[in-house]
Amino acid sequence: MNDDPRWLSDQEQLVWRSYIEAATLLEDHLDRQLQRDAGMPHVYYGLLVKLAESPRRRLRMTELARYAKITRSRLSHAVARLEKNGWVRREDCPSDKRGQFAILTDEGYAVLSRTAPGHVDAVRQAVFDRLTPEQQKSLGEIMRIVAEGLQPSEAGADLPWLR
Amino acid sequence: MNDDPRWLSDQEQLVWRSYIEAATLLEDHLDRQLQRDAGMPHVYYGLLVKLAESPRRRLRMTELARYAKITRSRLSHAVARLEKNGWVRREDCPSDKRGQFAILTDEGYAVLSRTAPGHVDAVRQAVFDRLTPEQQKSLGEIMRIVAEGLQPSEAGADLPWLR
DNA sequence: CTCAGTTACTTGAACTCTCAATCTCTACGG
DNA sequence: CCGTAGAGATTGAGAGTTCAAGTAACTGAG
Repeated sequence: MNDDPRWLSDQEQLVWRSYIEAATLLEDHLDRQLQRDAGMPHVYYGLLVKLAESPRRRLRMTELARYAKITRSRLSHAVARLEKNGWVRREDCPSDKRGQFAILTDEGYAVLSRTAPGHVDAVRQAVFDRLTPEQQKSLGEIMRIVAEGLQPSEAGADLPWLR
Repeated sequence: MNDDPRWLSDQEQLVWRSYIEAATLLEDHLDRQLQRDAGMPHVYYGLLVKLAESPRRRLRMTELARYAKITRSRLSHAVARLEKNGWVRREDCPSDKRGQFAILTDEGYAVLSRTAPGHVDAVRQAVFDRLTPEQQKSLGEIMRIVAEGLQPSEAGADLPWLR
């Protein structure tokens, strides 16, 4: 609808460049760290964490996908892999025969406790140890805003017809 | 060396969670946007941009990899694909027979000019339009710090034996 | 000059992710 | 009840990424 593209200002370009670079390097760094120390990529680790935090260490597939911000398809493949490792198992949902629970096994929990300290350290060294408390706070606010704007379907998506 | 893991505080956990969520959603969003409108993932688009900005629209493979913060291997595969699309071509480096230039073709440049406005819009809508000028500035500073900390080998990496 | 070490880049296989089906089951208006 | 729209989850194929290994060419100490 808008003919004339609003380019990024020089300022904005620098910000965007820094973001892309940091995000790329960081994800890469954590992927390697976890692949080396825990035998799985960062996303998979995140799945185990979500399960560990959940009541009875279990979550419906769709819910887990929503929390982790990934597609159900991706989750299916991921859980299949984690199941092969013995870190997660599936169980049918009694109340909905279509449903499946992903459940963190004891072995999965063990991997997590064994590798969590190292991972936290990596995150600290890469991010928190380098930022002032104000910057940390600011980062949280900023990323929360961005995340909210990209949420697939807002809960109270009011008046969508107004944009 | 440190026995006692320094966990993230509740504050820090929230920040980290927001970061992961936003970064995941954002990369996903831009990947889809570019796959749909330009027929390539976000990283590949970034490669074309780097080339477009370079003198004579060309860059040595290693340099391109360094700018884009990806491995040479990944770049090799990526350029192979972009070559198939006719958006990039390779040329031998005369002064170093091991070397290769990746060169943006006219067709590649055309794709870029055709799709850049839409991409900029997507970035604006997802990020810049939602942040105050102070937040934008802050984001830039924060990400620059993080990126610098993860750079494979610092130029003046002084006294690495002291950590 | 020479050859051991390094740099530039590529390759193939294993793994992960995406996208478009597909399948089963639930919900519900008629 | 029946029929069907939609939800929950999986699958397979194709695309992308990683890791380890490989080739070829440069570099420099001796």
